[in-house]
Amino acid sequence: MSPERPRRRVPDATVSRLPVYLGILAEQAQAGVANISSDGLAELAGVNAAKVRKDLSYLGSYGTRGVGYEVGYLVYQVRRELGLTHDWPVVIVGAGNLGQALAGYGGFGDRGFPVVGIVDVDTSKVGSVLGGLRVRHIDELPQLVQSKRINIGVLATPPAAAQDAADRLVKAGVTSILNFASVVLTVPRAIEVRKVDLAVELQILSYHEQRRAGGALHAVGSGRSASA
Amino acid sequence: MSPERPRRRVPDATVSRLPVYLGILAEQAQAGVANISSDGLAELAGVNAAKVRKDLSYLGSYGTRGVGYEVGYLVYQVRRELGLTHDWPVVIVGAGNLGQALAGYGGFGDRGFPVVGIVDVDTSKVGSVLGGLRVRHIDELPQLVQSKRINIGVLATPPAAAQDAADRLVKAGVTSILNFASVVLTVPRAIEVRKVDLAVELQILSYHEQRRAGGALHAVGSGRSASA
DNA sequence: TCAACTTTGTGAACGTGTGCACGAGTGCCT
DNA sequence: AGGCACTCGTGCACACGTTCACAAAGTTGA
Repeated sequence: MSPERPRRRVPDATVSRLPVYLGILAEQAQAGVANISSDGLAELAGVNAAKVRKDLSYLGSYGTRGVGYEVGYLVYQVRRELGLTHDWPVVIVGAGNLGQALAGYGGFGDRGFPVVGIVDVDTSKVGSVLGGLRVRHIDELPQLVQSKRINIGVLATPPAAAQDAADRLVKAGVTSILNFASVVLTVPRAIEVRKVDLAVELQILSYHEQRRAGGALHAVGSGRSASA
Repeated sequence: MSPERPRRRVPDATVSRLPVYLGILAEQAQAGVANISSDGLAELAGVNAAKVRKDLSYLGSYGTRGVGYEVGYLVYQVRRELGLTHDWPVVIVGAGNLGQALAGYGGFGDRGFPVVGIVDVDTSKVGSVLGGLRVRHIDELPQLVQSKRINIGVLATPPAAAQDAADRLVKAGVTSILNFASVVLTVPRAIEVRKVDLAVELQILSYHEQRRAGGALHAVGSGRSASA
């Protein structure tokens, strides 16, 4: 196809760190810092310097030996790699507690992910206004997704409704889903799903607390509970 | 020390999956399912069956060959391993947009993490009531943490205030932090921090969308922007 | 110009996580 | 009782991620 194929495959672990680097770099640029070394960036990001260099090397050789990385240029390159050179409109599915909070949050639009639609199955919620947007019925999803060229959907429904909502998002043409429901979604392989689950995070913290608290204590019970 | 040391070290990757298994198992128990195979659980969790078996084997040999796992008993064991045999009270720091939403969410208490306090630096917010709780001043944090035996803190402040809030949490005696601010926290090594960052998640999705959209396109620019 | 110093980019070693494949128990049916 | 079907627990090989260590490449100062 193309005369050259400079498309390195960026490892998942690296992709998940790039946004962190980007945030720090943008802040440094704001503060007027012109250059930054892998050591400096590593310190601010709380990771190993070699890891920073290897991560950035997947984007290309944008550093200068003896000097470091030019902040402004690196910001540009990371943004380009992450596809942040233009906005990605998103639609929120579910206008309950969480959906309302997300719609009113504002942090989406600022970061290049403007919320251009909110839908819900509940007709009693349709028509109300959240964050300057009128809630529409979920049946309008396909036309909304098409007319606004939406690729990313945010799932903020109760667990029981999540799979159906995901199916509707996929059918409407969305290819990436940010899932806030505590449910494992089943979607076509081509669809990218990321899950944000507060309960899971808290339970992981609980594990560490429990471990800290003595671990083997009172863990004597070894007989089964019920059944034969 | 102890006569025996049955404390297997559970890998991080496994710990992060246990809550998922737990949710599914609890649901199955609710539905009256008595036994489940690693295959069945794997299907519902969207992972490999061997992985399920290996994960569960870290807790002990709780399965029965030829049969599978007894759901109720496994629920008990996973809960015990995760330290969910008792509640873990949490305090929310930051009564802004996000803090309010979290306080009103309710999903915390249901899952064994009752919100027993909300604090903020802003004196104008102190005294207002969120989710049945009166917002207190952040200076009351130490006494709140001590009197309520709080180990887990939820950080819901603006980015600029997050590090200070984290310092206060640590000084007050909290040992685990769930961080919603888009900031890399610096804390003592013994403190467990988990970060939930919507912007990061969206940017990761953006990466995949961009990659899908053709990748190498218009990526011709190879000259630096500013500076010499 | 040259030497000393700084910092990148990356090969190689190490550690962690995943998935296959199979031995070893267990229950069921005849 | 014995054989068959099923499923767990785990050793092993492979893939992925992290860190070290160092040559290469650049800068600075005399």
